[in-house]
Amino acid sequence: MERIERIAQLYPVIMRVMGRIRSLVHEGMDLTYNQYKMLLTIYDKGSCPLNLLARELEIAMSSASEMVDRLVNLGFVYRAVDEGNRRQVIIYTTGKGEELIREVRRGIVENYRSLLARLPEGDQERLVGAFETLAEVLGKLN
Amino acid sequence: MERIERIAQLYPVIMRVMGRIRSLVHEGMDLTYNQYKMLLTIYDKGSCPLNLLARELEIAMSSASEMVDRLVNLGFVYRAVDEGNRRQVIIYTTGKGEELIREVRRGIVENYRSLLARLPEGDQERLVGAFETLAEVLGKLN
DNA sequence: ATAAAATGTTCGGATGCCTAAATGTTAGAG
DNA sequence: CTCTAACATTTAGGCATCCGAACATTTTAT
Repeated sequence: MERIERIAQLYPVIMRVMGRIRSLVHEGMDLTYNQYKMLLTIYDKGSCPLNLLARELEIAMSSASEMVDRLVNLGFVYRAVDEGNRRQVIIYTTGKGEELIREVRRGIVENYRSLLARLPEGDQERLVGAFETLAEVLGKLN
Repeated sequence: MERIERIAQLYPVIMRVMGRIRSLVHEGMDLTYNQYKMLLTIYDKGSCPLNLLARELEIAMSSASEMVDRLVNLGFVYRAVDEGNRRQVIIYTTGKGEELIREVRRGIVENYRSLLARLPEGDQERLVGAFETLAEVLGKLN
């Protein structure tokens, strides 16, 4: 099997198992995976203008705006006009949102822990190594 | 950084680059990624009962049925009742569907080729290795 | 013969994603 | 200083995907 074909063959396999991991790890959380990513992005910066949010999450502005709508309705973030540039909207987490994100993050790490406990030590190491390699190599493709 | 936390940290990074690869590689194809997976599953077997399709793609029967609707409308597959078990519906590819899947598959491999050409030989090897490791290790988690 | 299980479809509701059009704001060219 | 172009966002319309619940049909088991 030629290398490229092997990659084309393995790609969907990886995606499937990675997807399964995601659903296991995020099971029972009060946020979808995408909502989690967005809330975490805002939380890590304290606040984030919408356009930057869209850029970091690699989605259209309109999509970002919709997702913010949902997070606002859930009471986890709020919008405020940037008084220094009134075109811009800045998203802030609410106290409720901050509590949630900490709780969810703890839960996710716990879920990873119990999931990976099923693997022998050596496999866990190989997994980290493979993740590091992928992050490095695929990162070069931008 | 503890190992589990490192994995929790790397996971979304990997997913992001993998997602970008998917959109690059499937760019301009006449099928969405999910439609491609479904059509390929049917094509590889020649035909496939709907319930098996849902199981292999890990989606609800109702979702599978909808996706089949769309592929039927596109003229790539058709349904037929299994005369041996009249509850069961079997999905078959049409000639048009078979032509398409071969063409798309060739296109995808070509796109992988030109994408990965940007990586030095050594990185391509490391990529394959990381993929193999992930497929093996994560496969153990079922 | 009847109840239970298996198989599919349809419906209502969400999320997520996009493009295009409409709105308001700011910066820059004259 | 004014007018236009660029910027930032929102809204509307549309599509793919997903799910659970309700319903219908067929098969299997009691």
